[in-house]
Amino acid sequence: MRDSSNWKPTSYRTHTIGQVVEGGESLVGSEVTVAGYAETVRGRGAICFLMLRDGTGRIQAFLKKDNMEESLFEAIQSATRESTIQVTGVVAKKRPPKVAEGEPMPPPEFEVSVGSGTILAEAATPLPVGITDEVNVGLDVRLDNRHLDLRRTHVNAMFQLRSKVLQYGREHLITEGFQEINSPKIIAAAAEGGTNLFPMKYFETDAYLSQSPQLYKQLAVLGGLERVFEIGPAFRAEKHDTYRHLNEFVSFDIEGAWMDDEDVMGVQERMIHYIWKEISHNDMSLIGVVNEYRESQGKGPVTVEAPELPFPRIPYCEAIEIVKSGGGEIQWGDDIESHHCDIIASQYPGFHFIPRWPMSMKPFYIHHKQGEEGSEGGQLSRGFDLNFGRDEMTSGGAREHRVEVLEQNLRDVGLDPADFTFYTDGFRYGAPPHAGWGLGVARLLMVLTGAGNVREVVLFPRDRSRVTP
RNA sequence: GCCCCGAUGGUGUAGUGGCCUAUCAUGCAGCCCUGUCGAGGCUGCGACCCGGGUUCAAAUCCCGGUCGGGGCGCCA
Repeated sequence: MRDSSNWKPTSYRTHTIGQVVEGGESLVGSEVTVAGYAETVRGRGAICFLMLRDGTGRIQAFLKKDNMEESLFEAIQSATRESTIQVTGVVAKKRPPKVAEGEPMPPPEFEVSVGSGTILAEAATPLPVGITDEVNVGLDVRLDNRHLDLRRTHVNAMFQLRSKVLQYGREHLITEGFQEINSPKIIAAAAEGGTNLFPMKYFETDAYLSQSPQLYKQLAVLGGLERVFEIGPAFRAEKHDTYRHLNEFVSFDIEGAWMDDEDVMGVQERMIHYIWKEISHNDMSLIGVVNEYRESQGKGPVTVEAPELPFPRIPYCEAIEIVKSGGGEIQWGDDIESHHCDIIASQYPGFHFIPRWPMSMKPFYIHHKQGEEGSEGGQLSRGFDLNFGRDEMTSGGAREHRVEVLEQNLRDVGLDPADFTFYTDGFRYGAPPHAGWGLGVARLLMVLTGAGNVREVVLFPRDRSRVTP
Protein backbone atom coordinates (compact mmCIF):
# COMPACT_ATOMS: atom_id res chain seq x y z
CA MET A 1 0.00 0.00 0.00
CA ARG A 2 1.24 3.44 -0.85
CA ASP A 3 2.37 6.02 1.66
CA SER A 4 -0.27 8.74 1.55
CA SER A 5 0.87 10.85 4.48
CA ASN A 6 1.15 13.94 2.26
CA TRP A 7 -1.98 13.43 0.20
CA LYS A 8 -4.53 16.23 0.37
CA PRO A 9 -8.26 15.68 0.91
CA THR A 10 -10.35 15.38 -2.25
CA SER A 11 -14.01 15.88 -3.09
CA TYR A 12 -14.65 12.28 -2.18
CA ARG A 13 -12.72 11.85 1.04
CA THR A 14 -11.32 13.80 3.94
CA HIS A 15 -8.67 11.14 4.56
CA THR A 16 -7.11 8.26 2.73
CA ILE A 17 -7.61 4.94 4.41
CA GLY A 18 -3.86 4.81 4.93
CA GLN A 19 -4.01 8.08 6.85
CA VAL A 20 -6.71 6.73 9.17
CA VAL A 21 -4.84 3.47 9.70
CA GLU A 22 -1.58 5.28 10.42
CA GLY A 23 -3.05 8.36 12.12
CA GLY A 24 -5.24 6.12 14.29
CA GLU A 25 -4.86 7.33 17.85
CA SER A 26 -4.95 11.05 17.04
CA LEU A 27 -8.10 10.68 14.94
CA VAL A 28 -10.17 8.76 17.48
CA GLY A 29 -13.44 10.66 17.98
CA SER A 30 -13.16 12.73 14.80
CA GLU A 31 -15.42 12.35 11.84
CA VAL A 32 -13.83 11.24 8.57
CA THR A 33 -15.06 10.43 5.10
CA VAL A 34 -13.24 7.63 3.29
CA ALA A 35 -13.92 5.83 0.03
CA GLY A 36 -12.78 2.56 -1.40
CA TYR A 37 -13.56 -0.88 -2.75
CA ALA A 38 -15.68 -3.23 -0.64
CA GLU A 39 -13.35 -6.12 -0.05
CA THR A 40 -15.77 -8.09 2.11
CA VAL A 41 -19.14 -7.39 3.67
CA ARG A 42 -19.86 -9.58 6.66
CA GLY A 43 -22.87 -9.79 8.89
CA ARG A 44 -26.50 -10.15 7.90
CA GLY A 45 -28.16 -9.11 11.12
CA ALA A 46 -28.43 -5.73 12.81
CA ILE A 47 -24.72 -5.04 12.48
CA CYS A 48 -22.31 -5.53 9.65
CA PHE A 49 -18.64 -5.16 8.91
CA LEU A 50 -17.46 -3.64 5.68
CA MET A 51 -13.79 -4.05 4.83
CA LEU A 52 -12.89 -1.06 2.65
CA ARG A 53 -9.71 -0.82 0.60
CA ASP A 54 -8.20 2.07 -1.30
CA GLY A 55 -4.74 2.42 -2.82
CA THR A 56 -3.25 3.29 0.55
CA GLY A 57 -4.66 0.76 2.96
CA ARG A 58 -7.64 -1.17 4.21
CA ILE A 59 -9.87 -0.48 7.17
CA GLN A 60 -12.96 -1.93 8.72
CA ALA A 61 -16.13 0.14 8.65
CA PHE A 62 -18.58 -0.82 11.37
CA LEU A 63 -22.28 -0.42 10.56
CA LYS A 64 -25.13 -0.63 13.03
CA LYS A 65 -28.71 -0.56 11.82
CA ASP A 66 -29.73 1.79 14.66
CA ASN A 67 -27.04 4.33 13.81
CA MET A 68 -28.01 5.08 10.25
CA GLU A 69 -30.71 5.27 7.64
CA GLU A 70 -32.16 1.80 7.28
CA SER A 71 -32.23 1.73 3.46
CA LEU A 72 -28.56 2.67 3.30
CA PHE A 73 -27.68 0.07 5.90
CA GLU A 74 -29.43 -2.58 3.86
CA ALA A 75 -27.88 -1.41 0.61
CA ILE A 76 -24.35 -1.59 1.99
CA GLN A 77 -25.07 -4.86 3.73
CA SER A 78 -26.02 -6.43 0.43
CA ALA A 79 -23.40 -4.64 -1.67
CA THR A 80 -21.32 -6.89 -3.90
CA ARG A 81 -17.60 -7.32 -3.38
CA GLU A 82 -15.47 -4.68 -5.10
CA SER A 83 -18.31 -2.17 -5.26
CA THR A 84 -17.03 1.33 -4.56
CA ILE A 85 -18.45 2.83 -1.39
CA GLN A 86 -18.00 6.12 0.42
CA VAL A 87 -18.67 6.26 4.14
CA THR A 88 -18.64 9.00 6.75
CA GLY A 89 -18.24 8.17 10.40
CA VAL A 90 -16.28 8.54 13.59
CA VAL A 91 -12.90 6.92 14.03
CA ALA A 92 -12.88 4.49 16.93
CA LYS A 93 -10.49 2.01 18.41
CA LYS A 94 -11.38 -1.51 17.35
CA ARG A 95 -12.32 -3.99 20.00
CA PRO A 96 -9.23 -6.06 20.62
CA PRO A 97 -9.32 -9.59 19.27
CA LYS A 98 -9.44 -12.58 21.57
CA VAL A 99 -5.93 -13.85 22.02
CA ALA A 100 -4.87 -17.20 23.37
CA GLU A 101 -3.39 -17.45 26.85
CA GLY A 102 0.17 -16.13 26.89
CA GLU A 103 -0.06 -14.63 23.39
CA PRO A 104 0.98 -10.97 23.18
CA MET A 105 -1.72 -8.38 22.44
CA PRO A 106 -1.43 -7.01 18.91
CA PRO A 107 -1.10 -3.23 18.53
CA PRO A 108 -4.41 -1.35 18.58
CA GLU A 109 -6.31 -1.01 15.32
CA PHE A 110 -8.87 1.53 14.26
CA GLU A 111 -12.18 1.44 12.46
CA VAL A 112 -14.79 3.87 11.18
CA SER A 113 -18.15 3.74 12.94
CA VAL A 114 -20.40 4.66 10.07
CA GLY A 115 -23.18 7.24 10.24
CA SER A 116 -23.80 7.81 6.55
CA GLY A 117 -22.50 6.79 3.18
CA THR A 118 -23.07 6.25 -0.53
CA ILE A 119 -22.64 3.35 -2.85
CA LEU A 120 -20.74 5.01 -5.68
CA ALA A 121 -20.73 2.09 -8.13
CA GLU A 122 -22.00 -1.45 -7.65
CA ALA A 123 -19.72 -4.27 -8.85
CA ALA A 124 -21.19 -6.93 -11.10
CA THR A 125 -21.01 -10.57 -10.03
CA PRO A 126 -19.39 -12.93 -10.29
CA LEU A 127 -15.93 -11.37 -10.47
CA PRO A 128 -13.93 -12.90 -13.31
CA VAL A 129 -10.85 -12.69 -11.10
CA GLY A 130 -11.29 -12.93 -7.36
CA ILE A 131 -9.30 -10.18 -5.64
CA THR A 132 -8.70 -12.04 -2.39
CA ASP A 133 -9.66 -15.56 -3.48
CA GLU A 134 -7.26 -18.34 -2.71
CA VAL A 135 -7.07 -19.70 -6.20
CA ASN A 136 -4.14 -19.43 -8.51
CA VAL A 137 -5.57 -17.61 -11.54
CA GLY A 138 -3.96 -18.28 -14.92
CA LEU A 139 -1.98 -15.45 -16.51
CA ASP A 140 -4.20 -15.28 -19.57
CA VAL A 141 -7.36 -14.81 -17.49
CA ARG A 142 -5.54 -12.24 -15.40
CA LEU A 143 -4.46 -10.24 -18.43
CA ASP A 144 -7.93 -10.37 -19.95
CA ASN A 145 -9.12 -8.79 -16.70
CA ARG A 146 -6.10 -6.69 -15.85
CA HIS A 147 -8.29 -3.93 -14.36
CA LEU A 148 -9.28 -6.41 -11.63
CA ASP A 149 -5.96 -8.23 -11.45
CA LEU A 150 -4.30 -4.93 -10.54
CA ARG A 151 -6.45 -4.72 -7.43
CA ARG A 152 -4.68 -7.74 -6.01
CA THR A 153 -2.19 -6.64 -3.40
CA HIS A 154 0.90 -8.33 -4.77
CA VAL A 155 0.17 -7.22 -8.33
CA ASN A 156 -0.25 -3.67 -7.12
CA ALA A 157 3.08 -3.99 -5.29
CA MET A 158 4.83 -5.17 -8.45
CA PHE A 159 3.73 -2.06 -10.31
CA GLN A 160 4.75 0.18 -7.46
CA LEU A 161 8.16 -1.44 -7.65
CA ARG A 162 8.22 -0.80 -11.37
CA SER A 163 7.60 2.87 -10.73
CA LYS A 164 10.36 2.90 -8.11
CA VAL A 165 12.86 1.28 -10.47
CA LEU A 166 12.18 3.97 -13.07
CA GLN A 167 12.37 6.70 -10.45
CA TYR A 168 15.68 5.55 -8.97
CA GLY A 169 17.16 4.88 -12.38
CA ARG A 170 16.25 8.41 -13.46
CA GLU A 171 17.60 9.88 -10.26
CA HIS A 172 20.91 8.15 -10.67
CA LEU A 173 21.42 9.13 -14.28
CA ILE A 174 20.57 12.74 -13.51
CA THR A 175 23.24 12.78 -10.80
CA GLU A 176 25.72 11.59 -13.44
CA GLY A 177 24.73 14.47 -15.71
CA PHE A 178 22.37 12.73 -18.12
CA GLN A 179 19.34 14.62 -19.37
CA GLU A 180 16.06 13.10 -20.46
CA ILE A 181 15.07 13.23 -24.12
CA ASN A 182 12.19 11.94 -26.21
CA SER A 183 12.86 10.55 -29.66
CA PRO A 184 10.30 9.94 -32.42
CA LYS A 185 8.46 6.64 -32.52
CA ILE A 186 7.31 7.08 -36.10
CA ILE A 187 10.28 6.58 -38.36
CA ALA A 188 11.11 6.08 -42.01
CA ALA A 189 13.90 3.50 -41.85
CA ALA A 190 15.19 0.68 -39.73
CA ALA A 191 17.48 1.63 -36.87
CA GLU A 192 19.16 -1.73 -36.95
CA GLY A 193 19.09 -4.07 -39.88
CA GLY A 194 17.57 -7.48 -39.31
CA THR A 195 14.70 -6.63 -37.03
CA ASN A 196 11.18 -6.72 -38.35
CA LEU A 197 9.34 -3.45 -38.11
CA PHE A 198 5.64 -2.77 -37.86
CA PRO A 199 4.75 -0.86 -41.03
CA MET A 200 2.25 1.94 -40.91
CA LYS A 201 0.80 4.55 -43.19
CA TYR A 202 2.00 8.07 -42.45
CA PHE A 203 -0.35 10.18 -44.54
CA GLU A 204 0.71 9.30 -48.07
CA THR A 205 4.04 7.69 -47.30
CA ASP A 206 5.15 4.46 -45.69
CA ALA A 207 6.58 4.62 -42.21
CA TYR A 208 7.36 2.27 -39.32
CA LEU A 209 7.07 2.12 -35.58
CA SER A 210 10.47 2.64 -34.02
CA GLN A 211 12.28 -0.47 -32.86
CA SER A 212 14.84 1.49 -30.84
CA PRO A 213 15.79 5.10 -30.10
CA GLN A 214 19.34 4.14 -31.09
CA LEU A 215 20.03 6.39 -34.06
CA TYR A 216 18.16 9.36 -32.61
CA LYS A 217 19.84 9.33 -29.23
CA GLN A 218 23.16 9.25 -31.10
CA LEU A 219 22.10 12.26 -33.16
CA ALA A 220 21.25 14.05 -29.93
CA VAL A 221 24.73 13.38 -28.61
CA LEU A 222 26.35 14.39 -31.90
CA GLY A 223 24.35 17.60 -31.59
CA GLY A 224 26.13 18.40 -28.35
CA LEU A 225 23.61 17.26 -25.73
CA GLU A 226 26.56 15.29 -24.37
CA ARG A 227 24.74 12.86 -22.02
CA VAL A 228 21.17 11.79 -22.69
CA PHE A 229 18.72 9.14 -21.61
CA GLU A 230 15.28 8.07 -22.69
CA ILE A 231 12.66 5.78 -21.20
CA GLY A 232 10.30 4.92 -23.98
CA PRO A 233 8.53 2.27 -26.02
CA ALA A 234 10.12 0.15 -28.70
CA PHE A 235 8.22 -1.98 -31.19
CA ARG A 236 9.40 -5.18 -32.83
CA ALA A 237 7.39 -7.27 -35.24
CA GLU A 238 9.13 -10.51 -34.36
CA LYS A 239 7.07 -13.63 -34.00
CA HIS A 240 8.64 -14.77 -30.79
CA ASP A 241 6.72 -16.37 -28.01
CA THR A 242 8.69 -16.61 -24.80
CA TYR A 243 8.51 -15.47 -21.20
CA ARG A 244 10.92 -12.63 -21.91
CA HIS A 245 9.85 -11.12 -25.24
CA LEU A 246 7.08 -8.71 -26.10
CA ASN A 247 6.31 -6.86 -29.32
CA GLU A 248 6.04 -3.57 -27.47
CA PHE A 249 8.37 -2.97 -24.57
CA VAL A 250 9.84 -0.10 -22.62
CA SER A 251 13.52 0.44 -23.13
CA PHE A 252 15.76 2.42 -20.78
CA ASP A 253 18.42 3.96 -23.03
CA ILE A 254 21.45 6.14 -22.49
CA GLU A 255 24.06 7.64 -24.77
CA GLY A 256 27.09 9.68 -23.72
CA ALA A 257 29.79 11.62 -25.57
CA TRP A 258 33.50 11.10 -24.94
CA MET A 259 32.78 7.67 -23.52
CA ASP A 260 33.64 4.14 -24.57
CA ASP A 261 32.08 0.76 -23.81
CA GLU A 262 33.88 0.44 -20.47
CA ASP A 263 32.68 3.92 -19.43
CA VAL A 264 29.02 3.17 -20.06
CA MET A 265 29.25 -0.25 -18.43
CA GLY A 266 30.33 1.73 -15.38
CA VAL A 267 27.28 3.98 -15.66
CA GLN A 268 25.07 0.93 -15.91
CA GLU A 269 26.44 -0.99 -12.97
CA ARG A 270 26.36 2.10 -10.79
CA MET A 271 22.76 2.74 -11.80
CA ILE A 272 21.65 -0.82 -11.03
CA HIS A 273 23.56 -0.72 -7.77
CA TYR A 274 21.78 2.51 -6.85
CA ILE A 275 18.34 1.12 -7.75
CA TRP A 276 18.91 -2.01 -5.68
CA LYS A 277 20.30 -0.01 -2.78
CA GLU A 278 17.35 2.40 -2.73
CA ILE A 279 14.80 -0.40 -2.99
CA SER A 280 16.48 -2.24 -0.14
CA HIS A 281 16.40 0.92 2.00
CA ASN A 282 12.95 2.26 1.16
CA ASP A 283 10.71 -0.32 -0.39
CA MET A 284 11.16 -3.62 1.37
CA SER A 285 7.52 -3.57 2.45
CA LEU A 286 6.60 -3.94 -1.23
CA ILE A 287 9.02 -6.82 -1.59
CA GLY A 288 7.43 -8.24 1.54
CA VAL A 289 4.01 -8.18 -0.10
CA VAL A 290 5.42 -9.95 -3.14
CA ASN A 291 7.10 -12.53 -0.91
CA GLU A 292 3.93 -13.14 1.05
CA TYR A 293 2.23 -14.09 -2.19
CA ARG A 294 5.17 -16.17 -3.34
CA GLU A 295 5.04 -18.08 -0.09
CA SER A 296 1.35 -18.84 -0.60
CA GLN A 297 2.31 -20.29 -3.98
CA GLY A 298 5.06 -22.41 -2.50
CA LYS A 299 7.85 -20.26 -3.93
CA GLY A 300 10.90 -19.03 -2.05
CA PRO A 301 11.27 -15.34 -1.19
CA VAL A 302 13.09 -12.84 -3.36
CA THR A 303 15.87 -10.90 -1.68
CA VAL A 304 17.21 -7.47 -2.55
CA GLU A 305 20.83 -6.77 -1.86
CA ALA A 306 22.80 -4.16 -3.76
CA PRO A 307 25.11 -6.21 -6.01
CA GLU A 308 28.85 -5.82 -5.57
CA LEU A 309 30.73 -3.47 -7.88
CA PRO A 310 32.19 -3.89 -10.36
CA PHE A 311 30.08 -6.56 -12.06
CA PRO A 312 32.17 -9.39 -13.50
CA ARG A 313 33.31 -8.89 -17.11
CA ILE A 314 33.41 -12.09 -19.12
CA PRO A 315 34.66 -11.23 -22.59
CA TYR A 316 33.00 -13.12 -25.42
CA CYS A 317 36.07 -15.26 -26.09
CA GLU A 318 36.20 -16.31 -22.45
CA ALA A 319 32.44 -16.96 -22.40
CA ILE A 320 32.85 -19.36 -25.33
CA GLU A 321 35.53 -21.25 -23.41
CA ILE A 322 33.29 -21.45 -20.31
CA VAL A 323 30.46 -22.87 -22.40
CA LYS A 324 32.79 -25.39 -24.05
CA SER A 325 34.29 -26.55 -20.77
CA GLY A 326 30.76 -26.81 -19.33
CA GLY A 327 29.86 -29.29 -22.06
CA GLY A 328 28.03 -26.89 -24.37
CA GLU A 329 28.40 -27.15 -28.12
CA ILE A 330 29.56 -23.80 -29.38
CA GLN A 331 32.22 -22.31 -31.60
CA TRP A 332 33.83 -18.93 -31.82
CA GLY A 333 31.47 -16.83 -33.93
CA ASP A 334 28.28 -18.51 -32.69
CA ASP A 335 25.67 -16.62 -30.77
CA ILE A 336 25.54 -17.39 -27.07
CA GLU A 337 22.06 -18.84 -26.71
CA SER A 338 19.91 -19.29 -23.63
CA HIS A 339 21.10 -22.83 -22.94
CA HIS A 340 24.70 -21.58 -23.20
CA CYS A 341 23.87 -18.79 -20.79
CA ASP A 342 22.70 -21.42 -18.31
CA ILE A 343 26.25 -22.80 -18.28
CA ILE A 344 27.78 -19.37 -17.78
CA ALA A 345 25.19 -18.54 -15.13
CA SER A 346 26.19 -21.56 -13.10
CA GLN A 347 29.51 -19.76 -12.54
CA TYR A 348 28.16 -16.20 -12.61
CA PRO A 349 24.62 -16.34 -11.24
CA GLY A 350 24.16 -12.58 -10.81
CA PHE A 351 24.71 -9.59 -13.07
CA HIS A 352 27.62 -9.98 -15.47
CA PHE A 353 28.81 -8.18 -18.58
CA ILE A 354 29.81 -9.99 -21.75
CA PRO A 355 31.94 -7.47 -23.69
CA ARG A 356 33.88 -7.69 -26.96
CA TRP A 357 31.60 -9.64 -29.24
CA PRO A 358 32.74 -10.44 -32.77
CA MET A 359 32.05 -7.45 -35.01
CA SER A 360 30.23 -9.70 -37.45
CA MET A 361 27.53 -10.31 -34.83
CA LYS A 362 26.93 -6.71 -33.87
CA PRO A 363 24.97 -3.94 -35.59
CA PHE A 364 26.62 -1.54 -38.02
CA TYR A 365 26.80 1.34 -35.56
CA ILE A 366 29.04 -0.54 -33.11
CA HIS A 367 32.66 0.59 -32.92
CA HIS A 368 35.67 -1.64 -33.45
CA LYS A 369 39.38 -1.09 -33.08
CA GLN A 370 41.69 -2.38 -35.75
CA GLY A 371 43.88 -5.15 -34.39
CA GLU A 372 41.52 -6.33 -31.63
CA GLU A 373 40.95 -9.86 -32.75
CA GLY A 374 39.45 -12.97 -31.22
CA SER A 375 41.26 -16.18 -30.41
CA GLU A 376 40.56 -17.40 -33.93
CA GLY A 377 41.36 -14.20 -35.70
CA GLY A 378 37.99 -12.49 -36.28
CA GLN A 379 37.57 -8.76 -35.70
CA LEU A 380 36.20 -7.98 -32.22
CA SER A 381 33.77 -5.18 -31.52
CA ARG A 382 33.25 -2.84 -28.60
CA GLY A 383 29.72 -4.12 -28.10
CA PHE A 384 28.60 -5.73 -24.84
CA ASP A 385 25.65 -7.41 -23.19
CA LEU A 386 24.59 -7.41 -19.58
CA ASN A 387 23.09 -10.67 -18.40
CA PHE A 388 21.49 -11.74 -15.17
CA GLY A 389 21.62 -15.50 -14.92
CA ARG A 390 20.41 -16.81 -18.26
CA ASP A 391 18.60 -13.64 -19.27
CA GLU A 392 19.93 -10.74 -21.24
CA MET A 393 19.09 -7.37 -19.75
CA THR A 394 21.03 -4.98 -21.91
CA SER A 395 22.87 -4.55 -25.10
CA GLY A 396 25.25 -1.67 -25.61
CA GLY A 397 28.61 -0.57 -26.80
CA ALA A 398 30.93 2.10 -28.06
CA ARG A 399 29.55 3.57 -31.28
CA GLU A 400 31.30 4.06 -34.58
CA HIS A 401 31.97 7.78 -34.98
CA ARG A 402 34.07 7.62 -38.19
CA VAL A 403 31.61 8.27 -40.99
CA GLU A 404 33.53 6.36 -43.66
CA VAL A 405 33.73 3.28 -41.40
CA LEU A 406 30.05 3.65 -40.61
CA GLU A 407 29.14 3.67 -44.29
CA GLN A 408 31.31 0.63 -44.91
CA ASN A 409 29.62 -1.15 -41.98
CA LEU A 410 26.24 -0.42 -43.55
CA ARG A 411 27.35 -1.88 -46.85
CA ASP A 412 28.81 -4.90 -45.05
CA VAL A 413 25.40 -5.81 -43.66
CA GLY A 414 23.65 -5.24 -46.97
CA LEU A 415 22.16 -1.83 -46.21
CA ASP A 416 22.41 1.17 -48.52
CA PRO A 417 24.11 4.20 -46.91
CA ALA A 418 21.91 6.39 -49.09
CA ASP A 419 18.92 5.32 -46.99
CA PHE A 420 20.65 6.48 -43.82
CA THR A 421 21.81 9.97 -44.71
CA PHE A 422 19.52 11.40 -42.01
CA TYR A 423 21.82 9.53 -39.66
CA THR A 424 25.25 9.55 -41.31
CA ASP A 425 25.05 13.29 -42.05
CA GLY A 426 25.19 13.76 -38.29
CA PHE A 427 28.77 12.44 -38.40
CA ARG A 428 30.12 14.62 -41.22
CA TYR A 429 30.81 17.76 -39.25
CA GLY A 430 32.88 16.53 -36.34
CA ALA A 431 31.63 13.64 -34.22
CA PRO A 432 32.58 12.91 -30.63
CA PRO A 433 33.38 9.31 -29.81
CA HIS A 434 30.42 8.08 -27.81
CA ALA A 435 28.81 5.01 -26.29
CA GLY A 436 25.53 3.87 -24.78
CA TRP A 437 23.17 1.06 -23.98
CA GLY A 438 19.54 0.00 -23.94
CA LEU A 439 18.09 -1.86 -20.98
CA GLY A 440 14.81 -3.80 -20.96
CA VAL A 441 12.87 -2.40 -18.03
CA ALA A 442 10.59 -5.42 -17.70
CA ARG A 443 13.51 -7.81 -17.68
CA LEU A 444 15.13 -5.89 -14.86
CA LEU A 445 11.81 -6.01 -13.01
CA MET A 446 11.68 -9.77 -13.47
CA VAL A 447 14.99 -10.02 -11.64
CA LEU A 448 13.87 -7.68 -8.87
CA THR A 449 10.44 -9.21 -8.25
CA GLY A 450 11.13 -12.82 -9.18
CA ALA A 451 8.40 -12.69 -11.83
CA GLY A 452 8.66 -15.65 -14.16
CA ASN A 453 7.22 -13.80 -17.13
CA VAL A 454 7.68 -10.23 -18.39
CA ARG A 455 3.92 -10.00 -18.86
CA GLU A 456 3.54 -9.93 -15.08
CA VAL A 457 5.36 -6.61 -14.82
CA VAL A 458 3.92 -4.95 -17.94
CA LEU A 459 0.60 -3.22 -17.48
CA PHE A 460 -1.05 -4.22 -20.75
CA PRO A 461 1.43 -6.46 -22.55
CA ARG A 462 1.45 -6.73 -26.33
CA ASP A 463 2.54 -10.09 -27.61
CA ARG A 464 2.08 -12.10 -30.74
CA SER A 465 -1.50 -12.98 -29.90
CA ARG A 466 -2.61 -10.11 -27.71
CA VAL A 467 -3.57 -6.56 -28.64
CA THR A 468 -6.35 -6.16 -26.08
CA PRO A 469 -7.14 -4.92 -23.56
C1' G B 1 8.16 -21.37 -38.19
C1' C B 2 9.43 -26.23 -35.30
C1' C B 3 8.76 -29.85 -31.05
C1' C B 4 5.98 -31.29 -26.70
C1' C B 5 1.65 -30.65 -23.55
C1' G B 6 -3.19 -29.06 -22.30
C1' A B 7 -8.68 -27.24 -22.56
C1' U B 8 -14.16 -29.70 -16.89
C1' G B 9 -19.06 -24.38 -13.06
C1' G B 10 -17.11 -17.13 -12.61
C1' U B 11 -11.98 -18.85 -10.83
C1' G B 12 -8.53 -22.99 -9.69
C1' U B 13 -9.00 -28.23 -9.97
C1' A B 14 -10.29 -34.21 -9.43
C1' G B 15 -11.28 -37.55 -13.31
C1' U B 16 -7.45 -42.47 -17.96
C1' G B 17 -14.42 -46.20 -21.72
C1' G B 18 -19.92 -48.08 -17.83
C1' C B 19 -18.94 -46.80 -10.59
C1' C B 20 -20.41 -39.32 -13.62
C1' U B 21 -27.32 -37.51 -11.95
C1' A B 22 -19.00 -35.27 -12.53
C1' U B 23 -14.87 -34.32 -7.12
C1' C B 24 -12.96 -30.62 -4.03
C1' A B 25 -11.81 -25.56 -3.04
C1' U B 26 -13.09 -20.72 -3.99
C1' G B 27 -17.25 -17.82 -5.67
C1' C B 28 -22.47 -16.62 -6.00
C1' A B 29 -27.71 -16.79 -3.70
C1' G B 30 -30.26 -17.54 0.80
C1' C B 31 -30.77 -18.75 6.01
C1' C B 32 -28.69 -19.08 11.11
C1' C B 33 -25.23 -17.12 14.54
C1' U B 34 -22.08 -13.12 15.57
C1' G B 35 -18.03 -7.03 17.58
C1' U B 36 -16.91 -10.29 13.43
C1' C B 37 -11.71 -10.23 11.88
C1' G B 38 -8.42 -14.97 6.29
C1' A B 39 -15.09 -15.47 11.05
C1' G B 40 -18.19 -19.91 11.68
C1' G B 41 -22.53 -23.31 10.63
C1' C B 42 -26.42 -24.95 7.20
C1' U B 43 -29.06 -25.13 2.36
C1' G B 44 -28.95 -24.18 -2.64
C1' C B 45 -26.75 -22.50 -7.72
C1' G B 46 -23.21 -23.19 -11.34
C1' A B 47 -19.05 -26.86 -15.92
C1' C B 48 -17.04 -31.54 -19.53
C1' C B 49 -13.85 -25.75 -25.90
C1' C B 50 -16.18 -26.44 -31.12
C1' G B 51 -17.21 -29.94 -35.22
C1' G B 52 -16.91 -34.89 -36.93
C1' G B 53 -15.82 -40.17 -35.97
C1' U B 54 -15.20 -45.15 -33.19
C1' U B 55 -18.38 -47.83 -29.52
C1' C B 56 -24.07 -51.06 -26.92
C1' A B 57 -21.77 -47.01 -23.97
C1' A B 58 -17.21 -41.11 -24.56
C1' A B 59 -15.37 -35.75 -19.95
C1' U B 60 -12.27 -40.15 -21.02
C1' C B 61 -10.34 -43.10 -27.49
C1' C B 62 -9.44 -41.13 -32.88
C1' C B 63 -9.45 -36.92 -36.68
C1' G B 64 -9.93 -31.69 -37.77
C1' G B 65 -10.46 -26.71 -35.84
C1' U B 66 -9.96 -22.88 -32.15
C1' C B 67 -7.67 -21.19 -27.85
C1' G B 68 -3.93 -21.71 -24.14
C1' G B 69 0.83 -23.52 -21.64
C1' G B 70 6.11 -25.13 -21.89
C1' G B 71 10.62 -25.50 -24.81
C1' C B 72 13.23 -23.84 -29.16
C1' G B 73 14.00 -20.76 -33.21
C1' C B 74 13.76 -15.83 -34.77
C1' C B 75 15.17 -11.56 -31.84
C1' A B 76 17.96 -8.87 -27.67
